[in-house]
Amino acid sequence: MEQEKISPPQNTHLQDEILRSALSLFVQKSYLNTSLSDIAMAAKLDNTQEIYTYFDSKQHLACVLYSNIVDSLSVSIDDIRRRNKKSTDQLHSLVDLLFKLVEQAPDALRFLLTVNHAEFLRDEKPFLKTPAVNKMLKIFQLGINNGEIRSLEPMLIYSCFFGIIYTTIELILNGTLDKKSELYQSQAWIAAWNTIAKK
Amino acid sequence: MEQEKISPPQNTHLQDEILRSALSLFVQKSYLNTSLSDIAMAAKLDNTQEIYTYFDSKQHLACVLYSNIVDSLSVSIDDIRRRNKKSTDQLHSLVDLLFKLVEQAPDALRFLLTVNHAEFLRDEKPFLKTPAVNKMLKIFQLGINNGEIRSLEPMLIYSCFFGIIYTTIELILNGTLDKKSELYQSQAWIAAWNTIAKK
DNA sequence: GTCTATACGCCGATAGAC
DNA sequence: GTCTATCGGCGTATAGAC
Repeated sequence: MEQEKISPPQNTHLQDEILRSALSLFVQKSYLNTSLSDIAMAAKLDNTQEIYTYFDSKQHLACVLYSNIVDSLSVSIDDIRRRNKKSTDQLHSLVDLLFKLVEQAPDALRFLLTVNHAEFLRDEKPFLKTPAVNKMLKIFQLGINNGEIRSLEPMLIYSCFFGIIYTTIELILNGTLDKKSELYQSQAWIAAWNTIAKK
Repeated sequence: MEQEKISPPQNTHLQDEILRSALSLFVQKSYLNTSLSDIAMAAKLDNTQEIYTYFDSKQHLACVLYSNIVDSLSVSIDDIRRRNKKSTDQLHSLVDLLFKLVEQAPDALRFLLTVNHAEFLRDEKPFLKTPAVNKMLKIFQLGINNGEIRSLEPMLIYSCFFGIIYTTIELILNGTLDKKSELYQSQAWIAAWNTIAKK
């Protein structure tokens, strides 16, 4: 890990290209059905060996993918919490972000929502134990303390609120909800917020 | 398929044992990390070959598992719709059934909720296209027609209602919600129903 | 350093011996 | 019918050519 910081800058563009290609294939065909050859081909590499320049193994590649997505979400949540004081506003911004990702990073969302931890992320924290979710729970706690949100177990608040949001997003991503996503966003937000709002 | 009906009764007990063992391993270690040897060992068979007596392949085994679970759910929903007239009562019974399965068939629920279709169920209908879900949507349609449920796109009703129910059940199954499941059932039901109830 | 060739182990699936 | 032997494919890792 120290190594990464002092080593000369590798071709990060190529590394990103590998990550992008792998992500696309993983959500399309699953981790199991994606070989390193598939990834090499999609990233326009001549051989699979080049992947080992950046990653120890296929599993390691998938872990990096997962970490990157979760970390970037976590950073965005930091930003949201900094810019909004009220719990309601923070949640509204978060829902806004997630629905933006439906357009801008659908594969990342698909990966996050359908990943099977037991399969290749055994050493990674499950999503619910990551800083990202931890911060979401803090938003709920803030709302409970301020009297904006009903006083229930934060994890139950989470399952009600994000149960609606995630499921709606999944249905949009797989084409089951096929109208404009803004339409579903506003309805999902209202439903999710009403579920946890005080009074 | 005709074949199955006229062929002499095979050792269905053994077949069930294989299915049970496979289900347990699939949800524990994932489909990828479960070998036929693992399944044979868990089912107390002497060799992997015996599995081929009942299933064409590992993938076929997983498909049968999936179909059985979805079909049995579908039959239960038929029963629920027959025994209850009002949409509210049907949904309440359905939630009751799902929470009973948390205790009685946790692995089946885990499998259903975390299965990655692209991985080994490519030829199977996605859950949302199965008769089981189709009947759930009919329950919503009935409620809308009767004025019990808000007049929204049934699929959006579905994502709000079952988004809460499924997510809560998932959190119970993985131990994140660790109190008595009846407690969560009543709260999830109230939240889910309020989300879709008219007025 | 970059790429080709190849050996190894694991697993799913098949074939054939008894 | 039961079980052992084995094949082929794939992911991993290594060795070596340029």
